[in-house]
Amino acid sequence: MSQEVLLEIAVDAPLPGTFTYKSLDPVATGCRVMVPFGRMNRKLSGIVVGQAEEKPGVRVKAISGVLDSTPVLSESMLTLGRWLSDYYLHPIGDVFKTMLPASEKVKTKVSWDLTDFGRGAWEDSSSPYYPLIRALFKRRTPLSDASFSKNRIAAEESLGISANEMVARLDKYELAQRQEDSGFTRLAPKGESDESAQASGGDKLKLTEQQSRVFKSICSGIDERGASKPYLLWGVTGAGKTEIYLQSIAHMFSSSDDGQALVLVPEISLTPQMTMVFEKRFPSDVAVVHSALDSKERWRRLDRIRKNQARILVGPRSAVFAPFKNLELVLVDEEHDSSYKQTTGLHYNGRDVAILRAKIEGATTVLGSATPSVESFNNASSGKYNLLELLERVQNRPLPEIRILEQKPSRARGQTVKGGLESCDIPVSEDLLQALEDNCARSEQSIVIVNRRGFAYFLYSLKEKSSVSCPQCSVSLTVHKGSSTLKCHYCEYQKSLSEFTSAEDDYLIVGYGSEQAEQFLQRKLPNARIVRVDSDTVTKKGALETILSDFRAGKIDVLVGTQILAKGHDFPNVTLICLLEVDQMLNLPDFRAGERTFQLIVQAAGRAGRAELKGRVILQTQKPNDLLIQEAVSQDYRAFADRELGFREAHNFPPFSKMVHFEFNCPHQDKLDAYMNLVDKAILNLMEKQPNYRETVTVLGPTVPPIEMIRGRYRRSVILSSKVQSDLWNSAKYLKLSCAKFPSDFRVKVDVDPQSIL
DNA sequence: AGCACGCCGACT
DNA sequence: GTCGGCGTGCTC
Repeated sequence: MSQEVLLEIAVDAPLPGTFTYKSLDPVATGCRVMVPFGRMNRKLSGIVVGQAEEKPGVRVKAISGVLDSTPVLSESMLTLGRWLSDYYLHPIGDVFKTMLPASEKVKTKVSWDLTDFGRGAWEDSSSPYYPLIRALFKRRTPLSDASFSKNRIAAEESLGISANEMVARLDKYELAQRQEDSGFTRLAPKGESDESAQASGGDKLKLTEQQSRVFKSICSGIDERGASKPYLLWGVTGAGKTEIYLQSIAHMFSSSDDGQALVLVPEISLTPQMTMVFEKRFPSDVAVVHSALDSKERWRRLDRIRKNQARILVGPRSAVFAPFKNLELVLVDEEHDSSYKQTTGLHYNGRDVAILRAKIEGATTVLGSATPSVESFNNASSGKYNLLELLERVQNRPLPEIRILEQKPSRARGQTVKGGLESCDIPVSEDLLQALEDNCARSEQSIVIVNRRGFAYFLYSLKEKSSVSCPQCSVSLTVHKGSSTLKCHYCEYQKSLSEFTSAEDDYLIVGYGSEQAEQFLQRKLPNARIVRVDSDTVTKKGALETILSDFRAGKIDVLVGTQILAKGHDFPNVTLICLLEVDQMLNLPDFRAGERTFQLIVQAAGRAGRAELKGRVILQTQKPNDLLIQEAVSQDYRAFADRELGFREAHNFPPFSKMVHFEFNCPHQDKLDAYMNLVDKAILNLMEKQPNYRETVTVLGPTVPPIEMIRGRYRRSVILSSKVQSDLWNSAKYLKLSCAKFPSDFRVKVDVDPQSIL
């Protein structure tokens, strides 16, 4: 008689489904366990997701250990994980790994240790194994897996056998053993918080009439304890969305003793300036997580949330998986932002997961944006969300006026490398320069946004009649003057610029980026204090903060930079925004290109005139008559959204269909194409088996993406879309499964609800 | 993903 | 004859 229990366990392996194990003692659902897995019984960690049924015909193994006395994942997080695995077509074990913070992931440390016999051979120079042992083990102590591998590769030549063979011999002659140490440590809970509790409570602002209406709606939702639909708070820039967030949290606190709030923000706008707003209003109630934290500090802050020592968590998309004790309110700021989408591993969208988690936990959701994603706007129009509008700016500040300057395509032959990089001219109109100069003269500040980093887009060889491109990626190399290099923006490859300046052939300098814009503007406006902000100048931690605070303090007249500058910042003294090179964004072959461009223009414009001063925006474009440009100029979101939704509907793009994007890649083009033939066959098979899918599921591809090769891997793309979700998911599962046994040099990435299909 | 099993070419 | 290549198939 045994009181064995059967457990359903999501094992940390990229496999669909769960596995059944037995245990002598019951283990709580949501705890991590170690299990023997595979023929070799290698130790893997897993999550207990529930009780299992008897499984006839399979030899059920016993778990080898329990890692937690209390669950690391709550019942609702397990529900969420199962749903995510299903929805994003992703292995369940990997989903749970993504949901847990790094500190709670089990890292199995592999080490190699000599046996007694091996140690004997180590000391006995007459032993036949002596050279092998000595080459691999410098000392008689255990070796980490990494140094063991290194030593093996180093010894390949002198020993004349392969690294794998060495392992085989160590094993065969029982010289050394592989050891696994599932070194897992649960960090000790810390005592009191040392977060400085600044008493100076930020003052509650008086709401405008419009804000009050919106606020009351959200309050009624909160009072229904999550029974209400999500709210879409569409508020123009400067309409006071943040104050609504703050008072909504306050309202929830006043009606619930232990309710907690999650505030999701795009990583880029997660600045001290921004988090301070929450910390001031709710001293000592706020925890903030961001990517720069080490795992220990992150764990500490999340532990405050777990214990409800902090009632508000502010963080980027991964914060949606935080261990809340009682989540009652979820706020997603700038819900349209594409950084909510994770682009590796589990391709989840933080905004969508937030909505689902809120639903599971019975919390109220508010999505906020000045330029909502067309999906969300459509959901609001169709009644799936409650639409709340804030269309007046606080204190009746007018929206900035946007002026278009037409940029004529230049026919002039550009400059060449031999001419030097100092005197390059970029196509910026005199009016724009004048406006910048005037603004400086008035001691007001300006921002110039160029949608590309680097100095020049590429170098063009007049002799070869081609641009200088990356050997690993099918893109041209970008010129970076500061580092005197040509860089690939898709891999780490770089090349010295001097190779080209001293070469016999001459090269044309084509296109410009933020670096050249900065140089050009500085030359034209010698007295202005100009600073550049892009990922090349703010690599160091805190560098962006320093520049932004100098700017706020008036030590800088003009900031020149990339999209980093378009998001969220609030600079009271900025009255002029210049947008250059928006056309290239508009021209991207992606169905979201229009939406992105509209969002960029309107968001950037929103940086102008945040205080008493009136803001102006200058937009340089080659397409002044383009409808989207016109809508952006009049900041007519509704007109844009209506037209964009019409376009999406006509082409059956999201939100009128669901989309799953497959990327296939392989280092060899011919092999890849051979595999793609099999993919093609798999699709045909599917359509034969399920003839009705021919009607309901659209298959686009296989096609060659605009960038055919990245990091030495050739790429192909297949897009499945459908209005019938179940048919689409079945098709996608089938296609994924068909590729499962292809060789490992052929990889498949599955992206459900892709943010970009390039 | 790992990892073993298994069936074909160049070495002692 | 055997070592070792990587195709194939399974993991409770």
